[in-house]
Amino acid sequence: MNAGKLSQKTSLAKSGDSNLHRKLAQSIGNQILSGVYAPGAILPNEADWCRIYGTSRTTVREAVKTLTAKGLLKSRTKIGSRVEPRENWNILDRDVLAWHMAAMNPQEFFASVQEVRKILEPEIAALAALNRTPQQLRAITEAFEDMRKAKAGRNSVAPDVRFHLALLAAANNVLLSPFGIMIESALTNMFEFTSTHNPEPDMFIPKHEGILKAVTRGNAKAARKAALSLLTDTDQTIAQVPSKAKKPRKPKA
Amino acid sequence: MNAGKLSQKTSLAKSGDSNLHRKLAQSIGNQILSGVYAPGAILPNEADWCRIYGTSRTTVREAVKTLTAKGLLKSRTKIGSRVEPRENWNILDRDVLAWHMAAMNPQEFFASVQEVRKILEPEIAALAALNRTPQQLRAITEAFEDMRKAKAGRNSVAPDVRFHLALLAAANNVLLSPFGIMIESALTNMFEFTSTHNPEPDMFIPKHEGILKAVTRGNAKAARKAALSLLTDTDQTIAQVPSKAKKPRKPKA
DNA sequence: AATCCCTATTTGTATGATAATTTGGCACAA
DNA sequence: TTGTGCCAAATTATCATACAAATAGGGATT
Repeated sequence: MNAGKLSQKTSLAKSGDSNLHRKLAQSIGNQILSGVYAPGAILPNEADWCRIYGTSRTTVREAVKTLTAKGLLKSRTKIGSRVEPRENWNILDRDVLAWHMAAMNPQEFFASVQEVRKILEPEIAALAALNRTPQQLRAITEAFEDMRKAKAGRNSVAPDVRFHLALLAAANNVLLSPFGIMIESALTNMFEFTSTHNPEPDMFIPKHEGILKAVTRGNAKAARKAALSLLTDTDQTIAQVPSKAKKPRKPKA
Repeated sequence: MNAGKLSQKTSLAKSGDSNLHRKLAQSIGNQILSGVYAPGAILPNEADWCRIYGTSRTTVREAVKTLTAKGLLKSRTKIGSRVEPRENWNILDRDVLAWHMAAMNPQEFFASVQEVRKILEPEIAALAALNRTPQQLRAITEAFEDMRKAKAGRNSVAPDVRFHLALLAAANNVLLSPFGIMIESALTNMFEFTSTHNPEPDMFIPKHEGILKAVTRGNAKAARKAALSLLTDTDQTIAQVPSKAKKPRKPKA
């Protein structure tokens, strides 16, 4: 059960989007992903949460509904809310992925991500080469141009993300779209993670160009190969970061 | 209760799990996925939904929070709730996928699914061959045995699903787990769709056995090949179903 | 030992009130 | 005319309270 006295109000992190129920969901979600409440465990009931956070039941319930919708919980009358088994979690949900990342060793996380990226992105590039519309090709091209203009550094992350997302969109298969969030998260956080130790940032531009050209020509095979090549480079960059193996904990705000 | 005769009240389908806010979410979710409310559109406000469905605002808000958590909506004060762009939808969420399927032509849906399955499942099988634990291998084996016992027919669907899910679990990469829902949905609905026109149902057993053996031996390459082979067969089965191209509408219960 | 029923607990739904947010228009000034 | 700032209205966000529904678990009865 819940350790300690319930009289103590837990203070909620001030996240950017300031909805109370959202903050609650974030707080509870983080606790679930970090293992405070394991799958199968029964959470404190609604009244408890009210006391813990000092909010109304309405707000608590909306937070719980949010987590339920993401597959983390299931509520039953007289029982309470129970944490669902991991395989039911919508891990590719933006929030869930963020909570997951916060609870994990970055090394492990990037390893999982790269494993999936190497499976999917070459095929996505191949599909894009075959299925892209002219408009989608334009989006890819523009993202690439912006990337080139920005050169290396923090500013190149956004167009880089746009490039990969545009590619994904051009594959024209809705079932792949959830991976956009994973890619976005990967690229953004990877930059933070590797930026201090990125040996040859400009090397990525030609690799991206290779994908763009193959997709432009409609050459699926070449696109696949180029995408894989880029990912292999990314692997090496990650590998060169000294393994701190520490969870990035937010310093006290 | 006041199950009124308000002529304007939309009657809610009686889904298995009978929560009012859940039914509401289902109803609104279906409308979004079927295009009644397109991305960018602003939904009726909470008061409107109350009138439309004859429920309290509490219930409406919980339904909206559910849909928001699945990426379908975003609410803003003074504006209302707006439908998010498709790429933000958690399409691999169980509910969203079901609504999506209900709104689509089955042929198209299965085409998308098979495209993704052919990308992922061979790699999943390969990863499973490398990463499986003994326990996971046992789960796969047991599912296969149950499948063989059940022979063809409706009873073989459940173990078939279990086989593929066990394989997925054995790949030991959390980021792949959302596809379990897709696979489950695909296999289940595929049976409904092809059962009347499935020429050689027993042919699938040896194919599954091929995957099992490869995974047992830890032979990634063979596992990949066997998984792809199974999927190619599935493709053919689908192709042989005469294209009715009709949406399966539930007859009024 | 088995069955039935009752009650206590917890989530589910309803109602009504107030707070917070912010768009869009209006008044006013430059 | 144009810009600027401010107000009001619409809508979601939050709170408080009450009652309904479901059901696990215990207790009474057989």
